[in-house]
Amino acid sequence: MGRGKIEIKRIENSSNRQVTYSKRKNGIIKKAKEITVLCDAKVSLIIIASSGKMVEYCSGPQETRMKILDKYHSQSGKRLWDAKHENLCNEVDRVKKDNDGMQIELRHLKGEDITSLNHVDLMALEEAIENGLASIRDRMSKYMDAVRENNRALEDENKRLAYQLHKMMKSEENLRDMNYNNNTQIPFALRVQPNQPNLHDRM
Amino acid sequence: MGRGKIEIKRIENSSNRQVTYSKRKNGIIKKAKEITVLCDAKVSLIIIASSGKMVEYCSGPQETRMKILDKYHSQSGKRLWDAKHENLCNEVDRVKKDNDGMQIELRHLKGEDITSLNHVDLMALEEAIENGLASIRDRMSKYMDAVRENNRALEDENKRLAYQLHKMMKSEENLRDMNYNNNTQIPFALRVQPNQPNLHDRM
DNA sequence: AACTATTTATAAGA
DNA sequence: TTCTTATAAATAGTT
Repeated sequence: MGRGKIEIKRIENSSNRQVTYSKRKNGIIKKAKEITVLCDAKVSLIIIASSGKMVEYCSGPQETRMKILDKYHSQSGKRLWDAKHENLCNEVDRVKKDNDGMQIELRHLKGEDITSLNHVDLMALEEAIENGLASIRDRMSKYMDAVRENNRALEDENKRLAYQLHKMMKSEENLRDMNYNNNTQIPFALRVQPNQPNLHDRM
Repeated sequence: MGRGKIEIKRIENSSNRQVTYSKRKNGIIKKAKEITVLCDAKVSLIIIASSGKMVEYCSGPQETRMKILDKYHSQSGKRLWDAKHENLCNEVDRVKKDNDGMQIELRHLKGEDITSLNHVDLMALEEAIENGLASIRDRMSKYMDAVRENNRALEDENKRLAYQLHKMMKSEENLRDMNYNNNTQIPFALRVQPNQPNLHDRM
């Protein structure tokens, strides 16, 4: 295709090679444009010179190249942008696994799906739940303290009343024994109302 | 370049277009191979027919295409696989958000980081924990019932003692008033020991 | 798919 | 690089 036929092998003369590159590069791009127009084809063409300089042709606007590469990707089965892409895929998988693990843990903490757990798992789970309930337990224990305090107050009251009753009985006996008496014991309040919070309001 | 010159515009005749496509496609690929060999160039070429069928040429082995596309990526500044890349990034972000949400929920269920929660959140959290703790709650509620029952027994006892004390005082007054009396009131047990379980053993 | 008249691409030279 | 031009290659229309 020129003054002389050439063999298709590397052109050793550097400047010849450069010139031929330039001419043929233009030729290919021209052909690419033509087939695009003539035949409704889509073309993605990237050429990089040995110098490193790149030229490219893409039929249609920018997004076309991506579509073309998508098609390449799906039809060739070869994965093109492996490095970045696969790393991301791996990250997605990893994070999804985390998700699944946490989902299961959440369900367990909520008492769901625990039938499949073995004894050790159940023990650990129970401990986790119990640890987690510290705050609620605190509230509960405060409530318990109140109840016990009230309980104690009632017991004390009980003892006091019993003691006073005992004293009363003694003085009654004295009265009966003497058949008359000058006992100067002072009267006391009959009814003691201990502090007792409403349990239901506190729950 | 043939029996007659043609205008570079879409070939309306479908079978002509198809034939021309086939011929030119081969021509371009041949040219691509030639420039690769002759000039040490790197070429990535993908052609997609209007039918959707794809052909491709890549100088060198598979990885070369990726290098070529990397070069395209860096030199053109156009970000090629951003759409996919970004989709994946978004998915990673989304799943990570899920993760964070679950992490927080887990911490909450474990009683951590609950100081920042508002009333409604706390109520919901409490309900979740309480639902999950059905068995523990059962134990707790049985214990609570026992305590309340004891409480009630003490109260009753208290009332009974107060009532009897009241009666004693009345009879004492009678004795004093009459300065002598024939009261036949019977004595009764002084000390009442209500049933009261050890709270600490039950906790 | 093969043929072939023509157009087109391009190698070599300037 | 670009222009020129002889010639190789590609290919449009035809069979």
